[in-house]
Amino acid sequence: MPELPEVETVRRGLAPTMEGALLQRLELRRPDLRFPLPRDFAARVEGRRIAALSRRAKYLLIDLEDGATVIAHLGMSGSFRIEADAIEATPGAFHHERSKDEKHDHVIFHLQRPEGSARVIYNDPRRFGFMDLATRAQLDIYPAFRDLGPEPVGNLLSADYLAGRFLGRSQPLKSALLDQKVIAGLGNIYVCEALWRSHLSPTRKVSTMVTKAGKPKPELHLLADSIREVIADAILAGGSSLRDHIQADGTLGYFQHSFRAYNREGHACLTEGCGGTVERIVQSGRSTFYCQRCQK
DNA sequence: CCTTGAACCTGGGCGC
DNA sequence: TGCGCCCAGGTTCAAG
Repeated sequence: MPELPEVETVRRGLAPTMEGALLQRLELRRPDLRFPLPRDFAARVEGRRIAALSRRAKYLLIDLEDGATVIAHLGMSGSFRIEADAIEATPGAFHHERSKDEKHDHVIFHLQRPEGSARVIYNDPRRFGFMDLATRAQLDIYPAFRDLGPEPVGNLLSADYLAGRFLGRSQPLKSALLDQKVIAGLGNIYVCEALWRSHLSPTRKVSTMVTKAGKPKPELHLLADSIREVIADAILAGGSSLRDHIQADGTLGYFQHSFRAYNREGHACLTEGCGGTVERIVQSGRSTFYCQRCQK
């Protein structure tokens, strides 16, 4: 569950358990995810205390007190769950129901806290996720972070910034917004939703959002606002839970109930007075959902 | 430079 | 019940 709001929700769900905990043992149940796990991974983190959990774009960062940081990306199907001692004693169906999936439990953080022990388990059926390890100094020049654009919430994402990125480019809006170098953290769902909210077509060329003088047109201001708002709304809702994906704290995000375009092919457009129908097209191999009537 | 398409994986849903 | 096909929240790399 991997766009920015989902990763932020994971971070918030894991923080109370992980922050301040002693990382007693790191159990690696396979040598690789998408990439080989770091060399001596377990030896380099075991016995350290976790200082803080943070996030950059879709990356979860686990900062250890000795200055090392575990970098985790959830890919398409990665998730974390927490098991505390109390849960272990819970009998019955709950465990059986979950056991089917246990073959995809790839990395287990065994934690020690004042109130007892807990496990944080990384599960990822498709294994598009990965984990890496970096020191504080390496983090600043970490390849995956170096070229990332600004976070979609905050002051750095502005219409003026986007105008600079869009000027003279012929890309469609959809692919520009999916580009992590333009904005870091958006994915297929929230790009569709932001475009629907701002009544902009995913196929529109980005250069048409900018005046000849290089200034943002009014609709580009609208787009920047829509992006900030949809991400903020989704974080407040605890992200989107597709296919019964549960969050780390066991609860479900509910932003999927707020989808206005994503996954709504054939349904009526929800723009006031529009009367159009949401359709699905494919852009560079990925589904785009939008209303041709009101998104121009 | 640009864009598209395939690749990396597994599982769920659907039609036959 | 099973098989084959399509689809899935991401990223990267090759080819045109």
